[in-house]
Amino acid sequence: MAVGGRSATPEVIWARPERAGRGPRPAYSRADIAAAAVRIADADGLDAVSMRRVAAEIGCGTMSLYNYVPRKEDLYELMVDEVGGEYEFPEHPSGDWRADMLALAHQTRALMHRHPWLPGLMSPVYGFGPHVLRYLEYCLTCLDGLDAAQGTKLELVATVNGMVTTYVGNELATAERARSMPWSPEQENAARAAYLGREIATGKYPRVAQAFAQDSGPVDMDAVFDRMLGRVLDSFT
Amino acid sequence: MAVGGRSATPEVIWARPERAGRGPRPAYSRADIAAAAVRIADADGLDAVSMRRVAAEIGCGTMSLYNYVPRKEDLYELMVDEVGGEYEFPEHPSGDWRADMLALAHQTRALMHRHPWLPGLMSPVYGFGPHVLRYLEYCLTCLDGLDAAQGTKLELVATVNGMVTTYVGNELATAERARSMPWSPEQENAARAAYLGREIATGKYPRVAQAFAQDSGPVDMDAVFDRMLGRVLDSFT
DNA sequence: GCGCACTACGTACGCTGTACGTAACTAGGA
DNA sequence: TCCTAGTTACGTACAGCGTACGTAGTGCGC
Repeated sequence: MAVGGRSATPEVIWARPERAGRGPRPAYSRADIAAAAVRIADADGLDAVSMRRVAAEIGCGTMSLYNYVPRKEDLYELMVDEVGGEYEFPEHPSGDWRADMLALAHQTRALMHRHPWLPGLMSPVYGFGPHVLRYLEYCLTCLDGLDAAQGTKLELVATVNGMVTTYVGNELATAERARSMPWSPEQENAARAAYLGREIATGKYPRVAQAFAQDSGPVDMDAVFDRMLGRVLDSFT
Repeated sequence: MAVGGRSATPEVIWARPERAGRGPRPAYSRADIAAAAVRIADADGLDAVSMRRVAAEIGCGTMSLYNYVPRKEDLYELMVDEVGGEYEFPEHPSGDWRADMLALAHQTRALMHRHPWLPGLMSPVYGFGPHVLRYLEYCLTCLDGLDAAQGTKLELVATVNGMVTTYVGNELATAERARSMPWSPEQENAARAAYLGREIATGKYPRVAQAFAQDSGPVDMDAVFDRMLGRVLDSFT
């Protein structure tokens, strides 16, 4: 009858027991595998995370990995949850939910700067691993002080996380994009700016021209981040 | 020496002339190629969009496509801009920027429902093709009535688009995810809900439990969309 | 202690993006 | 007008991917 119990019904990886009843003791833990994948992605980008490469990193045959991770997508879920373990929560929320959520968003941004592939996995993956659940529980604890329906609180968390993901994703896009390209992010940006300048000079887009003309000088990304986030949070007050 | 002028310096696809001075007249237009890729993605998902498949769709050899599209990523830029041409702008903005931006967001959402792969391309692609520039120009025209700095207007557009992308991306995630899976989105959702229920029952996440318990009954996605969007827009008033 | 579910892993298939070489073609400069 | 350089077209080939499948070997539950 062949192979292990790879089911044809949808499975959530977190629902699988790490250790099955029968058979030899698994040689690696889920955390080992996740950590290996994260290490590879941090070092060489998300594209470098292949089943073969991860298997080699933890030191087993390629197909053995499928005993732990039935599909590649599940590996992504493991990775997201793994770095979710890097959040540091204070013993108790401060009581000021706005400040607490802002601090959490700063942690998220820092996390994404440490793991630049993370924004790219936030959309396709929407798993609820243990770390993610822990994070969500803490968020809701912070929001105990907010007088709103449960649904609204979830909306708040989702909105803030969406905004942070989008923002940091854009922040990192050029750099991540250029990772496997033969040119630097600066060259890339220069080429795009040159094209945009030429296009704007045609006069077909006067307002775009005006908007980008005024936009000279370096932007303080931290300030912009706080301002946008502040607006979003205020909208829930 | 060989091959055509594939440069090692970064190039923006839009900066390439469709017709080069020398050589035979190109057999296909950029729009032909973009339309073919969009057709494939609509029919069989984004993963089905391969250089081979697109080439076959327009009826040329695989490698001929590289004369038009130097990298696969550029194909994605073409696709995004192509569907950007589906926006329908009124002759003049109404004068109520809030209403206009809301209407635009509704168009974006409809666009993404028509082309479910679009949210997945919004983060990696940040090109400024002709249709996108046209869209941006119209956005800024709507915001003529808003008393704010140019930078703030760009922030508004970016924030709204980010929110819409995130929201619709989540809306479509399950369906798109299940496209190449052997089970239905309903089965997938059921499996995830079952796992989540089991996890919540452990009592380790009381607030998550409470939030999801209260969340019974079907959600009106349109209403949630409008409410979240309204909040974001209000935050710029 | 038997049997079966599990782990481990090699091989193989069909697919991907794309480097490169070659042949046909055409517009610009002489 | 002809020449030639740059372009289009396209087949071949390579390295890599996810993963189906078959085959051993291992150790828990009955």
